[in-house]
Amino acid sequence: MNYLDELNPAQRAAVEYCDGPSLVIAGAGSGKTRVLTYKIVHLLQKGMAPWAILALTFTNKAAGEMKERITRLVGEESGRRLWMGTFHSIFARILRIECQRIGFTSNFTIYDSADSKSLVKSIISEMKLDDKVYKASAVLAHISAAKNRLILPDAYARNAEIAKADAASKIPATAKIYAAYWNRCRQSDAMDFDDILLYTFLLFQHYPDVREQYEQRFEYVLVDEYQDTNYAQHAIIWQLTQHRQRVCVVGDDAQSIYSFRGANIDNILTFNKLYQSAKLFKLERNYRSTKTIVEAANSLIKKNQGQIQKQVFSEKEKGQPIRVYQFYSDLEEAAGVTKRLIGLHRNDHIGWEEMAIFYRTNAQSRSLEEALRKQGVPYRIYGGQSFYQRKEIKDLIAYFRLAVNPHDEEALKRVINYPARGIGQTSLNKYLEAAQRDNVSAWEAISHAHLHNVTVSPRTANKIAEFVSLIESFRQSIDNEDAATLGKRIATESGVVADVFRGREATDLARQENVQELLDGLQQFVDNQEEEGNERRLMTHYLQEVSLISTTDESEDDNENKLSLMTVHSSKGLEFRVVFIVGLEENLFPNQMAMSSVREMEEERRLLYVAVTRAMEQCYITYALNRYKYGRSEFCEPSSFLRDFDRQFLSFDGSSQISPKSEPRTSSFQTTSFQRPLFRSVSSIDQSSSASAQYSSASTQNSSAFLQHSPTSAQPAQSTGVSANNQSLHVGSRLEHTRFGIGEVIAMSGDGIDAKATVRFENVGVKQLLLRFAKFTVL
DNA sequence: CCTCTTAAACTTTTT
DNA sequence: GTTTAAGAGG
Repeated sequence: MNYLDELNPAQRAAVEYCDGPSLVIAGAGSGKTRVLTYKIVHLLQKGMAPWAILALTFTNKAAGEMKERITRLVGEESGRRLWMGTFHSIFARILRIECQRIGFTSNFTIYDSADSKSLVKSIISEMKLDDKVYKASAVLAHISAAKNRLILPDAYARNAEIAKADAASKIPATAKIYAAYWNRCRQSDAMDFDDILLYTFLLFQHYPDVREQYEQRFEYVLVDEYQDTNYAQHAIIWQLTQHRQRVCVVGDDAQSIYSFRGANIDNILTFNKLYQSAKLFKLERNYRSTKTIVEAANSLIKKNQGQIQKQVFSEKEKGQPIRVYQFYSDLEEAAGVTKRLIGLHRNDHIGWEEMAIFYRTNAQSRSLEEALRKQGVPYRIYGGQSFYQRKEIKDLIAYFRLAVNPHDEEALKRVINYPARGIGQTSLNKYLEAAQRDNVSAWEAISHAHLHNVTVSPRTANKIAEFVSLIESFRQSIDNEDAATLGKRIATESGVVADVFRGREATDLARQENVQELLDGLQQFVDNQEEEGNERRLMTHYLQEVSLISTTDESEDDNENKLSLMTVHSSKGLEFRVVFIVGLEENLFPNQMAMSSVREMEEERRLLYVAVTRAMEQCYITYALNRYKYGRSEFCEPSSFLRDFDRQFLSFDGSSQISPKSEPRTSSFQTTSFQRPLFRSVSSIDQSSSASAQYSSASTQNSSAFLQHSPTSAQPAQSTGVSANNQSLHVGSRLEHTRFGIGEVIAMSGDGIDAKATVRFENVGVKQLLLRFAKFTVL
């Protein structure tokens, strides 16, 4: 086979070593996926059976793409028999097979984060705890962290250290909530995301025969993105590979960005402690990006401590520096980025699909979307609110879930009174309490109310009975009707369709489309399964697929020729010719939540490293001086991360208006004074122009506060770059600042990137200007 | 028990 | 600016 010739020596060595454990440290863009793909092909070529190979990836999409590449090389037959997917999807599959051992049915529900949160919330309220103190999200975070560390409720309650931590967080009852949550999930025949890993571990732990069976089956185990695995995942891998030790983990410690989800960077850093004969392979040649991008990213990540030593390098051309642009506001940032993108598309003929905008938080997409829509730029958002998280979709899915698993309490609570059928909170609570008392599921309590001493009015009892028989009528078909047939029936007979199709307003129409799309999706699922000769066409199979699908996995058929928008997290593993990273501001990126600890700050820095290394040719970084937060404009400082880059790789030559020539319609604004026209250019249509005016006056009042870091203006087209300003400036120089007017330099301090000038302005008094950002001309 | 209006809280990142 | 919780009135 000639596939080995397509690899460089390091890649080839990693592919060919299959006898023992190995750790592949794969720098950004170093052909990691290629190594994994070829390694699997190599194993198959050497005669290993496809079903003996387990490959765990981070997203379903990554698994799908890799599977496709392998299938192309080895053929359909072997390709489809590989065990390849995310930890969650692979182990959920195993758990459905082995379910009776751990007290679940094969139809168990997978609770998503909203379900988990809602259940915790009800437990908190049932326990009569103050929900101002016991925030569901905080409690859930503690529970989740425990599960990721394989700590069960009993151990949790007995652990003094945890008790101390919970007391410190003012939520000492978390142990009790965890225990209740655990029981309720079991009662509901439901697992949350963490449970899938935890129960897999417990299954293998308590049933050595089961563990041995799978250990025997999986002759070789590969794990992608190992830097983002948590302790539970690490432990499961160990359970499956400890004897044969034929395991290959691939990752990059510099790209570990999921610690908030329990990912433990130590897994990769200490891999060779656990697998003592592990061979280490380093892939250091970056094939993706220009020298400048790679070296700039290196200079950034060097500021972190404790990483595996490696020198990522590129043999490509030097390329352009990373351009840093400052804007007056987030609205202007969006308009400026859009304008630059249009320029790149029109003048440099870069396809929309070759460019992307990354942001730290999902909330930032709004202003970008508005600007892009206004200019008619086609775009697509990765992640964000998933189709499956929309209300009407969740409602319908809840009916589906209930039909498959009536003990699913969260689904029951969601639809028992939707559409309204006269079953209120008070009645529902009576049933739920009875269920608690008798230690049965909510469904048991409502379907056999007489056995559980529930007293409600005959009228309510009647309504409940009707609901129960409705669900039971659905349940009669779950084993014979396919998912699409049953789905359509549920949609109409439940009354959801009648309710959704009542309205005629725009939002109603959108909901109707969504429902239609879901039903079409069901039909598509069934058709697909049929075509592939797959027998799994029932509702339960549909739900199994859907419950672990993530927004980044969604289909790509319709995103041809579209600009991509996504959070930095979801950009992992992707690449684009041109990348814009927006919102590089202190408290946003790095995020405020991370500022308190060095560990988290390092993770934020890795996050920026990931973002920068997605770019093949050009990388832009932007920030704004004012940004809307909670509907209010707030002042922002440029991110301290800008100072972490080696200065030689950045260019601060951008004024706020990027690419003035590319957009003739707004070019008239270039020559006029900056404030009013710019506001008009970004906010003439929406209601924010008054808000803009507001914060512009506020900014003058508070200017000294934020000017220390970033004296600025939105004045475009200053031909002299910052460095030029820097050199020609000395004590006594007179200058004209774009916003403060004329002034005289009375002192200079700092040099290089930190160079500052103290200037006495004629009208606004003495200001410190950080020359890196200041926009002015020397007179 | 339902629905409409108003108040408050809220945003990190996601399998 | 958006979504959810709470309260009033039918």
